[in-house]
Amino acid sequence: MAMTIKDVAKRAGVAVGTVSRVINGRPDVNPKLREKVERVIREMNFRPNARAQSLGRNASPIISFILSNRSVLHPFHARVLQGVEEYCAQAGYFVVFARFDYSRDTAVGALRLPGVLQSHGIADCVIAAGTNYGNFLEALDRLGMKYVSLGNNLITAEEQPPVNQVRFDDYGGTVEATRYLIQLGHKDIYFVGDTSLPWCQHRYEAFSKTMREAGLEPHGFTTGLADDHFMNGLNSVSFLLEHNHAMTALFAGNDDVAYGAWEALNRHGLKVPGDVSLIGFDDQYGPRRYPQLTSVRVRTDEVGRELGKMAIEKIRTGAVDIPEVVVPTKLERRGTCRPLPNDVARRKPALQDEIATTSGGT
Amino acid sequence: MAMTIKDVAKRAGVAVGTVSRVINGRPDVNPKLREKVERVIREMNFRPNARAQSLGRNASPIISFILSNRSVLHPFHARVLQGVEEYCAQAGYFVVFARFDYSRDTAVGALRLPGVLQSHGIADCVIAAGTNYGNFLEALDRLGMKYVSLGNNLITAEEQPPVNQVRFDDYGGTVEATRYLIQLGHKDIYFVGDTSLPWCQHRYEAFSKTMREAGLEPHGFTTGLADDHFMNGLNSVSFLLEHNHAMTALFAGNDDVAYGAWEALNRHGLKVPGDVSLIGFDDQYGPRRYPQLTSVRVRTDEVGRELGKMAIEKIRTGAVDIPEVVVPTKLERRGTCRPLPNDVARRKPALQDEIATTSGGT
DNA sequence: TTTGCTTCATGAACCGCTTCATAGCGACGA
DNA sequence: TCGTCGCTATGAAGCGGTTCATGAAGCAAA
Repeated sequence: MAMTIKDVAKRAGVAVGTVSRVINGRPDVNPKLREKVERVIREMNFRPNARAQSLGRNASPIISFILSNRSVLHPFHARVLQGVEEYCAQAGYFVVFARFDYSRDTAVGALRLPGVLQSHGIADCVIAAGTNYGNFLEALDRLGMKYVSLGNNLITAEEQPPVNQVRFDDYGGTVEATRYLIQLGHKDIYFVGDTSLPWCQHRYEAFSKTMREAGLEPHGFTTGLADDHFMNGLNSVSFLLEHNHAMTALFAGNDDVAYGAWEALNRHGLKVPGDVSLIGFDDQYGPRRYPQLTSVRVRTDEVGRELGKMAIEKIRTGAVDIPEVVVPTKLERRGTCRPLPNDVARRKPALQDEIATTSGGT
Repeated sequence: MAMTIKDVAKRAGVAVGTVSRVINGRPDVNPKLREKVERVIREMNFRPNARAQSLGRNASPIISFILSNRSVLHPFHARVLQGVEEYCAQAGYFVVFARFDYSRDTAVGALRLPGVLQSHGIADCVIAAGTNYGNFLEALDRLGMKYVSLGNNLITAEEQPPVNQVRFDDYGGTVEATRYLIQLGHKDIYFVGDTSLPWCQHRYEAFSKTMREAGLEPHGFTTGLADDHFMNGLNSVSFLLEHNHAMTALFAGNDDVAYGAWEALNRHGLKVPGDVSLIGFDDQYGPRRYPQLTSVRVRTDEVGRELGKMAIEKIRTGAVDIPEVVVPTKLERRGTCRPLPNDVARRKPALQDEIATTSGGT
């Protein structure tokens, strides 16, 4: 019932093969004939059937974006997805979105993969975002499925071969932010966030290293609840304050942890940046959320575009030795840090007093 | 090179048709034979080629989620998308995500549709989310493409046929929130938000109607900049305060407008809810963002699931007369509203004084 | 004129699965 | 015993493209 390439061929008085070659822009078609066929295609408003093309070419125009181990599509990954889609659309590829929850401990054979991967031939490459582990990637290998991964939350064993990946510069961003605090004169800087999470741990490591290089003692602290960063920040900082930890600056694992920390400071009567300087990570909310937060900006959309680009390269060339892409980060200063006055030492007891009078529950 | 249904047939000693019928769970296969074929499939770890299935069946397992006229995938639509994916995955469908920007004034034939729609046969149904206009839907009609739409931001002319849609109960939620404020004793209630946006206008209309029914005068106000709701709220409320408008409650078009309004109130030294009660819409941030906001909760994921369900129904049955689905909303009370004390009248001059002393720039 | 070479259109084979007309087979009733 | 019928397996004909071996046509050189 629908129009096919045969109808076009008949109408144009040529063979189907010729129409096909015209559609695909092959060089070996006489220019005059090409023009004629193109006119007929336009006249008939013919659009080739993508399913048939896909089968004939034995290639799919689809790339699968898999968000692993994330119960919700947070703004961070939403923007990555958007970047992926932007690049892919421009290159003639389409992006199917799927979530996938799994445990790192599940045997490779026992993983119940998402439908896009169970059926064979839907997508030609997977972009693994969210948090991923070696077992999933090995499952993809076994399926013969190509993949690239968002590197920041990728945990693989040492002995596994390197994974083609795009990541943003966690390390550099953390170093920049930490140095900034040190430069402002801060010495008692606490890192807050659930360091059992790989990305958070990376950040803490970079923080520690930078602190040590400056001859300072790094502190890291977290109180449970990895899945709710705001509460993690709130509880962690409350706990610290209630135990008379003196701090002049906080570096939070991400922006939600930072806002939670801020709330804890508020509740204890401490001002940002008057009493405590505060830095977040991701710059998830940008300059539009009030109160604004000094944070390490990640070009999330750029990460997405690079992932799309790498996936397509992988599909087209089958390359296995694609070098890792690292998207730079940048500290955005938005007024939650201030230089430390010289009378810090005097503040400590005052701080303790305040804590004593305002301590709340755990 | 890859394994095909023929290999399975040979190995199991049956015809390809039989294998196909086993795979598709057709009834007319002898149970013993079925089991045998199934065993062979398992042994060979055979997975049918989805591209070939799709061509053979002349049907695609793909649904296209199109986010129209939204430069970013905001949390609201991210959750809708997630709901769509959840339902579709469970029903054996996949979701391709694409953005699409267009003007409502572009002629139907001149719309440059996204790639997923330009090539024919990728997806069997479109879910139109974001803000959509009649011209796009007509373009879809002309392509013979099935579609369902998120109804809340859908603007079509009266004469166009009804569109199969899912929407959340804007109207009911607004009425509930407005009545709540009225019941608390508020009379000077302002609606803030860019009412040139259709959804915002709907909310304002429902607000107005409810106010009038209670014998109260509805006020609505906005100051430019539809694309940044926070700033819209901030500027609008600043402007109102600087012009000595007395208000005891604010109803914001959405949560970002509400937080912007809150910031304006802060800057003018007014407390929420002490001086002004505040209600948002969407409950986009839920209970986790501080300060918490009383807001009308929209079950975004449910909206997504219903969209997925309707799309699949449309694909399977080809139905055209699917009744509209309305997802209920609910007012979440989070402490930004308080009953109005009886001395309101006395507050007005005080309010004006405060404004006089704290007025900032435009 | 013949030969050799390039250019370019042809159409059949094929991609891997679904579907359907056909037929084999056994049981049952007449 | 034969005819009928229901159950079930067969395999060829699609689905709508891509691709490639083939050969026709045109042209330059011998």
